[in-house]
Amino acid sequence: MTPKKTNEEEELTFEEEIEKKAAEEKGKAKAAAEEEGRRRRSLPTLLRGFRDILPDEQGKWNLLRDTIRQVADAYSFDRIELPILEKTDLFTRTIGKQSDIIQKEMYVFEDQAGDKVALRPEGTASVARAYINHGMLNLPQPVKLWYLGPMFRHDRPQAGRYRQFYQVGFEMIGSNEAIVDAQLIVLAHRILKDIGIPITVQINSIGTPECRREYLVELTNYFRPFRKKLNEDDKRRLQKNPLRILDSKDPVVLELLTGAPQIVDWLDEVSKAHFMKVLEFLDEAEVPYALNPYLVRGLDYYTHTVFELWEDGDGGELAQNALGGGGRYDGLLELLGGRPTPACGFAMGLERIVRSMAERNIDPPARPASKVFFAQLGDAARRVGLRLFEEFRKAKIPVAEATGKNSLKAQLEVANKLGVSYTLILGQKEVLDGTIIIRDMDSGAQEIVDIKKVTSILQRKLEQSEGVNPLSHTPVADQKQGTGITIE
RNA sequence: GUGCCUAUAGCAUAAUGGUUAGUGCGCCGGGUUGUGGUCCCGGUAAUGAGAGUUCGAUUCUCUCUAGGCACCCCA
Repeated sequence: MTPKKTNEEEELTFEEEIEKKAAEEKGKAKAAAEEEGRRRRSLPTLLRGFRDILPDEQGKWNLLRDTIRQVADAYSFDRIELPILEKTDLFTRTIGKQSDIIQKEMYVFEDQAGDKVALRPEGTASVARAYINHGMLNLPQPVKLWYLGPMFRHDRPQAGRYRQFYQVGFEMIGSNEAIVDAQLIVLAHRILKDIGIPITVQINSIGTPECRREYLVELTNYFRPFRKKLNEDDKRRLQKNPLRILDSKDPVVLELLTGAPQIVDWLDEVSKAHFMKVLEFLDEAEVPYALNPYLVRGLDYYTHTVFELWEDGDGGELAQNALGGGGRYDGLLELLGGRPTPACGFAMGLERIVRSMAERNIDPPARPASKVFFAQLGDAARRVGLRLFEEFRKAKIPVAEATGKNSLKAQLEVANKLGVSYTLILGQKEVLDGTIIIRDMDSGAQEIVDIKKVTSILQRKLEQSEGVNPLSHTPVADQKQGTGITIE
């Protein structure tokens, strides 16, 4: 019985060998696919709306930050560094409970002590808080501050919109003069102009809370008869925040708006005079602006002047074309419990500016690459190399190397890619002789020199080839770009 | 948060309801045991995830995820 069965089995196995093998292969393939799926699922991923700013982009960021700092210095603004985490309360009190920022975009949580905290969605509230906390009302007014750092809003990501994004902001606290509003706008325009982005300032005045209240009644009354024609969004706006209906994109509303009351007609005399002065200053400073009666801002604390910085379009308009915005916020300090203190400020989104720089091919001048590469063979050479590097650093000769590569061939390949003029070669033999090889990378000619004299010889060679002192003070680590001057 | 579009190696791309998913760039190595560029050879690495339809799915369907666009809103 057993033999027979064995025969059958053998027979079967034989007949179905190929099929069986195929099935096995398939099983293996499936298992491998599942394994791959597991591996992929376990890979770390970025949080939605968060991003890495890679070395390739750093040149633009550095150029932008350097420009910002230069303009800030020129207008004698002082830098302030503010915490990323604040009490939730700070923002809910200032930005406005109705705003989307508070309603759905703010990252809020309780910390270990049970304090309700929030990742800052903007910077102005923190600046105002700092002004109060540190008694800055005792400083000469207006206090001029600027900040730069990441902000957080849980919005749906889009091009030029991220959940963590960088803002630079300028605030002038303690003066209600129109020149303050104007100077901030001039400054914003200056930064973007220096970068190379043409803009037009969209500007409007929303007056004091009092005249705004009257205007809102009027505006609501105007739209009431047309209520049925409005879409859901606009109905909601009319109820919750009527001012917002002014920047509706619905054609029906746009049509209706032409006949709607405009806020400028409801401004009191003081507000009107203030606004006129701001515009006169802008004329004087030759900042291109456009009166925009429909411009309103999302944050509750604004009064009087409001403005946005719109990139001049070349037809290919993008939704996120506002590079920044701001305005006067005379009530904010008092709202936080400070003395009544007039103030004005604006913020710009760095990602949007960098994006525009990319579209316009705006880049920092390429950093002169290292002119010298140092190839080391073996540990003895590496030991000597450590000392030599110190010498080069003191002589301000930027020297590149390929840490971690062993063969001379591989090191020369890197030297070639970096485009250096000279490669220093230090091997066992040279270490013993107290010499080093200098290879001219263009001609391929090599000379053996006393290692003690290599620094001075190199210096002479580099000066000859450049005429001027070509040596930047930049570190060798990043060969690609960057200005070396870096803030933030 | 709502609607629409998209998803192939690190990047750029090709192709397909059916054997091993092709190419270029990059990266690594060899041709050259201590000598770069050009060239030649080799290697590396991908159908975003899950489920369904099917004998068979990277391709068709659904869900999820991510990105883009428009809206909401905003920088």
